[in-house]
Amino acid sequence: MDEQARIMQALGGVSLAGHSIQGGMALPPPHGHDGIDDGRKQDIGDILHQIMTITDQSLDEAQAKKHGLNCHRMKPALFSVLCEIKEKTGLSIRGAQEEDPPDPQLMRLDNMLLAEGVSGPEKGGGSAAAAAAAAASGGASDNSIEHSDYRAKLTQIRQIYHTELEKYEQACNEFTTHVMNLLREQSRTRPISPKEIERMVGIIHRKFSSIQMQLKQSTCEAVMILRSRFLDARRKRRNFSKQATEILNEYFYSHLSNPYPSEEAKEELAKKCSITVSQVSNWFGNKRIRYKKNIGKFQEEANLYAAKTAVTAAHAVAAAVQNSQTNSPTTPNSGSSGSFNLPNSGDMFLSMQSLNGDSYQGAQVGANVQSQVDTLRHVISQTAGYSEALGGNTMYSPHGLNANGGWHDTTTPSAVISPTEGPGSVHSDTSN
DNA sequence: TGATATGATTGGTA
DNA sequence: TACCAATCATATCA
Repeated sequence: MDEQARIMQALGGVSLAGHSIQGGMALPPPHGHDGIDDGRKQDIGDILHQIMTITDQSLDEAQAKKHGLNCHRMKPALFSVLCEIKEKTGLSIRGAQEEDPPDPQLMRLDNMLLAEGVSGPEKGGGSAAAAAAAAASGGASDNSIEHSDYRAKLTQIRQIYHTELEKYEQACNEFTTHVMNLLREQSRTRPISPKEIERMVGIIHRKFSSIQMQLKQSTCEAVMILRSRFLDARRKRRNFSKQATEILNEYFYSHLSNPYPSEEAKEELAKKCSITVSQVSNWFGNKRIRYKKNIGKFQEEANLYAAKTAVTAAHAVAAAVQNSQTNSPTTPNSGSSGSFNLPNSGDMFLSMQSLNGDSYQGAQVGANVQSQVDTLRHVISQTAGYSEALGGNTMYSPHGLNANGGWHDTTTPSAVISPTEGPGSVHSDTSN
């Protein structure tokens, strides 16, 4: 420290204690004398003079002078003093630049790229996002082409993104290394602290990250365009598969008195049709309205599904009868006087489902063999009615609709019974 | 290519 | 929040 103080004194205008440099490096005359060691003062003066004049010289001369300075015995002391001065004066600048909070926009972009599967692990995001979007836009099988196409395009975007990102990072690293080498080289002749180098690296990284942000923005835009093009449900509306429509129609016409599937039924239908629950809801919403608007038009369809349901039920229940005969010698009827007091078609549908190994509503599916036998009898009578109807008779009436054009207010499908229809009439809703 | 069918969306309502 | 009614947008068919 004494050595430094002496140097400071020798430098004249430089005062660490007062943080003042007084117009920079106030150079004393090369050959000043004020009572201190004249030789040492002269040394320092010489060094400073050489530094100040070095820029006026040719490159070769300068290199030679630099070498001379590097070897000078006073160089380390002078160097450390200058470093200290820089450290003190650089505080305010560093304080302002340190620890920038993360850019919210960059965070949003990162999150989106992660969610879309562009950044992050290869296996997840993209296909998951595509699958979700495909599921939302329609049937799984119908969307397989779009799905794979979407994934292929997304993979392309992902590849481009990562290639560009790699390029940027490589360029950033190369440039940083280059600058660091330069600064290290220069630090041999001028005071450059490691922190200063670090700060410079930070600046470079910030510059490159702003370029990266542009890349991320462009990638996000590309993904959004891709999504809208491939996955917009309206643009890419797909009709449900024939099988799905059959299942939905079967349910609709067998619950015609109250075509409002419960949440569980919707889920089950969605599963069976490979569509979403909301698509099931949409379908029933559309169907109810269109049916109500043009009942005549749907009559044929209703007859068709009624017959279909009847035949299927006949087969299913026939098997049940065989079972019941092995289990019970008697086949009593429903107990109601004379007529078949059947559960409504909803129950029948559910029973059929249960016979097929699936169940919509446990309580209803739990119908005993007796009711299945009753169903069989009724269905057989309905089938006969259907044969007649093929000759031109009206086979069903929209009895489920009330005077206001709405369906009867029923809480559950099984609660709906329509006593007005005769036993011979065939209604897709089999409640007679 | 126009008509029709059909899945999705939107705004209003109970 | 589920549903209705109107409407949009796309698919399908003659």
